[in-house]
Amino acid sequence: MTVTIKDVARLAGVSASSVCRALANPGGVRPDTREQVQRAVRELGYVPNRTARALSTGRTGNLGIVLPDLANPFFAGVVKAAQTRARALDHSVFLSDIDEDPAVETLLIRALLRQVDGFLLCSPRSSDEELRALHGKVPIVLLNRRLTPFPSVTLDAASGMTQALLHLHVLGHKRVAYVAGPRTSWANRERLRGLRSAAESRPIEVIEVGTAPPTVEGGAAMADVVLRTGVTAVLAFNDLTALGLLNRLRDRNFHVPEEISVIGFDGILLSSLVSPALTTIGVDMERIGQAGVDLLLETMADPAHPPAHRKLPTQLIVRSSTDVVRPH
Amino acid sequence: MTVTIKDVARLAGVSASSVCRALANPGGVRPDTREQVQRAVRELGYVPNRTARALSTGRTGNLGIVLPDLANPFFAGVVKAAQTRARALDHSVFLSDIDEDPAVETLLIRALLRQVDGFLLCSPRSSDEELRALHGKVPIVLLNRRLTPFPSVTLDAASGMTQALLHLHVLGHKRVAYVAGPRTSWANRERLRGLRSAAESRPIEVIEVGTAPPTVEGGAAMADVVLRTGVTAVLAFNDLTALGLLNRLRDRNFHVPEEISVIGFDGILLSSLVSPALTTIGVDMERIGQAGVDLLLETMADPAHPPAHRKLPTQLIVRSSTDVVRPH
DNA sequence: CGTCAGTCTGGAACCGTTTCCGGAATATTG
DNA sequence: CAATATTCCGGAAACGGTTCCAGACTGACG
Repeated sequence: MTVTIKDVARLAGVSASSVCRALANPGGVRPDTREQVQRAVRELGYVPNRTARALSTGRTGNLGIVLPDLANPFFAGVVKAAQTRARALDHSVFLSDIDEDPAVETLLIRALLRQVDGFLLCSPRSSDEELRALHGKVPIVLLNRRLTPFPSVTLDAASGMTQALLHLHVLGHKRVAYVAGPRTSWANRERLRGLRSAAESRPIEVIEVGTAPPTVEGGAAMADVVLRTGVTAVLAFNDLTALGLLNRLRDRNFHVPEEISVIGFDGILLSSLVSPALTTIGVDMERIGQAGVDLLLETMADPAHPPAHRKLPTQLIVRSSTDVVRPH
Repeated sequence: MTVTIKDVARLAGVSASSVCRALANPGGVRPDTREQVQRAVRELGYVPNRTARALSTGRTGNLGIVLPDLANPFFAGVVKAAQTRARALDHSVFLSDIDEDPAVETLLIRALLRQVDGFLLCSPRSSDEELRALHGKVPIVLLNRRLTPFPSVTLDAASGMTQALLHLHVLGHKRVAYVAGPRTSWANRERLRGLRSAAESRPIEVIEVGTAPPTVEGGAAMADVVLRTGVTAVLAFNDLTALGLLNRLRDRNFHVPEEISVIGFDGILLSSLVSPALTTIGVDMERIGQAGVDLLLETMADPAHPPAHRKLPTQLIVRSSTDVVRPH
């Protein structure tokens, strides 16, 4: 039924170990046996069984990617890039969508533990302790979260927020709201922190508004709260939230950007398609996914190596959802 | 380092085979040994090595999902649902994004062949022959493609197209364009067929317009071609394409829906957020992913069983991108 | 109490590959 | 040509489970 290394060995007239060597390091066998083996491999269409190899070597050639919500185009983009990169480096990818539920996160990880060589955790929602408990068991790279002793890929939220606030400042805004993301999100805290510190040196007041699931619905639900604060501009945790705001504001007959400016975060494709097109703090999802995989593979190659960190730039993309403050 | 079945066996004072039995079918061992084993398992935190199990049983507990483009929210939605369903049924998921490249599709499949118990192929781009060559090697369920002898989950495109055309008919449209998707897409052919057959019984002419990558850019690129045809309405292969059209038409100062009506396909969230909100033929992505996994698991359980087919309904969602024809 | 059926258990083989080890064959050197 | 160094190969063990098989034990029954 399925062709194994022994079939190849028999056909090539050599032993299984020679077949193995011929394939693993072709220099380790005589040219003629290598030729024999290769011919047999071709003839039988032999493909090594990676499961068996994994058992024997302890390396699976698989990566695990865990993320909060694949329906968020940001994560979809990151995963796509990561998967592509992983394949280029001859690795396959296990995908786990935890649906924003911190509880299943560590469970999922433990379930996949022995089936992967390492994990890429995208915006993990677990507590510091839970994550740390995993350290040493398996190589892990954190995306969108910084936590000793893990390597990580993060975004320069402070820079993005500074750019955004400068933009708003120039437009004359004095009071801005921040619609927060999940409490368990490190990126959320980081963005708020960046925003606050950017506001310190300017005559701008930042008002934090509740916490919303980082989705369109979540953003929509916060629109009324934002309006009640009387701010002239609002920054959202991410684009999805901003889009929800945009929509609900329109329903309320509030005009963006004339009456209120809106700024998102991520720069998903979608944000350029709505109208008014969303001003947002853009990031390079492709680079994030790619950097994550690269870092992970480095960590796997040398787990003892001190954890590396990559902080990727953010870039304010000014579109049509922000404008000067007008008296009314 | 890592705790194996032998460690459990030693601690429990039984043999490895008993541990195995105690875990696999608890009824097969005496209550007190079962208790011993369970205690040892808990104490050591033993988790069976699925790789080893796979080698021994031939079943991996993994599913492979292959799709053309994760950046398309339709596929992201389907994968999310499929992954969730798979986990509920105690299976993990390998993800492969082929980036719309038919060539890598079968390669990827073959690479994962022995690491999964079955494949869910979403809108596969390979030829009938290539796919058929895989039959018998591994259980496969096709999504968005019907091809003997595979089980499949498809959409009732004909119904959706009929609903759409009826809608346009009522609005007075006589000439409509169809912006095609990839040539290799079965769904594309099916949608066009459905559209044509729906048009037959009505005084409506359907003009097929080139083929575009099923993306926003692809749709945008086709806008001018559509305009040159002088149609009053255009149906796009999918929402992304429709969104691209919408955008480019706006750039050209063409008003939707006053001057031209636009209809999409899929009903991705995004389509409701743009303005004008897109009229589209909606599908239940969650159900698609779930049905796909269910079908696949049934097929895996009994490969000899005649292939099952699920044709899921489509539902026209009328929003603001369609309106009556106006003379000008 | 002996026999038998039935239950439970441990040992061993096996899944497909890798890797270590020792020996055979070949090449190198004096 | 003998002695030694080197290359190449096959056998066997190992990875961590599962499953078959045969034997030990239990209880029931005559």
